[in-house]
Amino acid sequence: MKNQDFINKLRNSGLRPTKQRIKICEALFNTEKTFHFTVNDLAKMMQKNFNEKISLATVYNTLHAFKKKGYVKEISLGNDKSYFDTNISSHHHFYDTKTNELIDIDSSKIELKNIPNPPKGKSIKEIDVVINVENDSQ
Amino acid sequence: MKNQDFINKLRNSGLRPTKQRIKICEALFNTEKTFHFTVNDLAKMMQKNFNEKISLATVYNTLHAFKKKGYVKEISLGNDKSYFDTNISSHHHFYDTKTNELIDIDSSKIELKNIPNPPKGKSIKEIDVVINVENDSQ
DNA sequence: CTTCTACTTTAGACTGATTATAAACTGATA
DNA sequence: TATCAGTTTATAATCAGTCTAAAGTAGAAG
Repeated sequence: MKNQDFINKLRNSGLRPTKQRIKICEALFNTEKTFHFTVNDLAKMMQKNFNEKISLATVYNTLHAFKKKGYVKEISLGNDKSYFDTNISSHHHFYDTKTNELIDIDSSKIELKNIPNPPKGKSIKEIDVVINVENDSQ
Repeated sequence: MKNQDFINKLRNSGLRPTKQRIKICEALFNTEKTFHFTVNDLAKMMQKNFNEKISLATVYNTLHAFKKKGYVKEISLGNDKSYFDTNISSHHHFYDTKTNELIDIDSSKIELKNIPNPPKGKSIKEIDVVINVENDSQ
């Protein structure tokens, strides 16, 4: 994908294609594989690999905007900070509770049967399966 | 359960039965139903319902000790604060992302099939299923 | 090409949950 | 009853995330 594609993508979704947003698009979507990251990871990556100092507030703003547009997903873990994922397909995770390592599991790999009805008046938005793992004790 | 039972329970697991820990046991385990709470919830509950002002730091210490002993569970949600659960049986949750309401789902209700093998060298510790729900739009 | 305006970015202040600290306290044991 | 390691406590410190108000910028209009 080229810069112009990102510019169009941003414009089409009502986000002004600013220098910062375009650079973040490059960092997130010009990769072969999808990946997980924290806000801090991304801010540091922008500075180191893209030579672009972007304010933390802007990184937060941009990620939340991208999340709302469905360009990234946010992952909930038993951790103080939140993780983002450029893999936006429906999928689950292995999570190493000791190292905080995250590994995708394709949603087709796990079959969920007998999902109970949601409480009255509520409807299901998404189902997250987190398989907590740990290194075998040596 | 009486106080003496809690004292024994604590002593048997290597925790000194202090006044604060015994009171917290009463609050958590002398109930008909299991329930969910935050650290703040518990601190306030201790003061109001048990007339016992317990320092926040102690509430944190005690809950972490109880968690390590398996007397409570901690629940991971996409939320800044963490939730505890006196239901220590293996189970899952409905989670209302708007109201932060949590509802238990017995683990027998959901069938998980084809759980993939964990990454090499790691083993599965626990599987958490969170069904995110939202109020139907009116 | 300039002007204008609404949308963005930014540094830094702020918040709220959690953890660390260091002094005072207390249960268990001799 | 004296001792001491384990606990509690108030408070300071930390850290992710949000807010704010000022400065910057994209895009439309002239």
